[in-house]
Amino acid sequence: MERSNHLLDDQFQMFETACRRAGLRLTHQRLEVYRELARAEDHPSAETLHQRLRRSIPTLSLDTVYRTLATLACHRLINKVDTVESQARFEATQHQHHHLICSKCKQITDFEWHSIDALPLPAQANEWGQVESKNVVVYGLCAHCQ
Amino acid sequence: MERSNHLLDDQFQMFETACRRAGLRLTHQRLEVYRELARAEDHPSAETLHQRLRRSIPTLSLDTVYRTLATLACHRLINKVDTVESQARFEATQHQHHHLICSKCKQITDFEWHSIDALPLPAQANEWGQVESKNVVVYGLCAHCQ
DNA sequence: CAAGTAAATAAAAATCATTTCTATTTAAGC
DNA sequence: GCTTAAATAGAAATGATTTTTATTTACTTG
Repeated sequence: MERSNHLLDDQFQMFETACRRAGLRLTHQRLEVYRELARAEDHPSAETLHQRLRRSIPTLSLDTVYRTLATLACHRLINKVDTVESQARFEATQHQHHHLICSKCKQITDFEWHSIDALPLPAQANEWGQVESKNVVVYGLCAHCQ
Repeated sequence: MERSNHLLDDQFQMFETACRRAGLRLTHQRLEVYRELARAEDHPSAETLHQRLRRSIPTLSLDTVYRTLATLACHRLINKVDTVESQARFEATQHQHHHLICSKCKQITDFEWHSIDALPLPAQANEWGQVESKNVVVYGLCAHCQ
C-alpha cells in the first residue's frame, strides 16, 4: 500500500471519528461531499460541488449537498468562506490561513500570514467578547484579470 | 446655524460631489438611502434600511433600496460587508477599520487595528495581483451573548 | 445478525434575498 | 419651460437556499 493511500485512510478515519464525536451518521453522501470538498482547491459553492459529485453519484440531490455542507460547517468540520458574493463558498482546510479574492473573476486563493496569526488583537476586540476566529480578507485583481 | 448642521451640510455636499463625479443623478431616494445608512451604526441590511426609510418616505420601494445600495457600493460611496450571512449588510463609513461579528446575534461591530493597517502583506499576496483592500473579520460571541 | 428506530436522503415545493421588467416620473442640460 | 436619458415604483421573475414529506438507511438492541 502506498503513502497516498495511507494519507487518504487517515483523512477518512479522522472524518469518521469527527462524525461520531458529533453524533452524525456516516452516510455515503456525507463522506463523498466531504471527500470532494477536501480534494477541491477552489473553494467551491454548493452548486459546483453538486455538479462534480453527480458524475460519481447521479442520484445525489442538490438539497443534500446544501444540508450536508450546513451540517459539517455547524460541527466545524468545514468552513464557510466570508465573502461579499451571493453564493456561499466552502473549504475543508483546517490550518490557519487567509483569503485573496479577485473582484473580477471571484476566484479565492489561500495565503498564509504568520505575523498576523501571532499578533494579539487590540484591547477593543477582547472587550467586545470571546473571539473564535480571526481572518484577513483581501480584495483585488488577480494577476490573470489585471 | 449650529455645528451639527454644518457637519450635515458637509456630508451632503461631499455626497453630492461624489455623485456628480460618478455621473449619478442626485435623487431624493438616493440621498435619503445614503443619509439613513450614514446615520446607522449597525451595518443594516437592505430590508432593514427599507423599513426605517418607509417611515419618512412611505412610497419608497424595496427594489430602489437594493438598486441604490448596489449603485453606491459600485461607486465606492458605501461598502458591502464581508460576511457568511445570506442577507448582505452595508456601511457608509470610509475610514479604515475591521469587523467583529457575533456568531449568535449577528451584530457587527467596527474596530480599529492600526498595527495591521501598517503591516505590509506577505510576498505571496503581492505576487497574486493588485490588492485593493485588506480587512480583518473576527468571529466570536459578543459580551451580551456569552 | 435480524429487526426496530431515529436520522438522513431524494424530490418537490416553498421561502428568502435579490434582480429584472415595464410603465411612469424626475433631475439636469439646453 | 422643454427635452431626454436616468431613476423610480410596482409587479413579476430569478437565483440561492430551506423546508416538507415520503422513503431509505445507518446504527442500536435483542
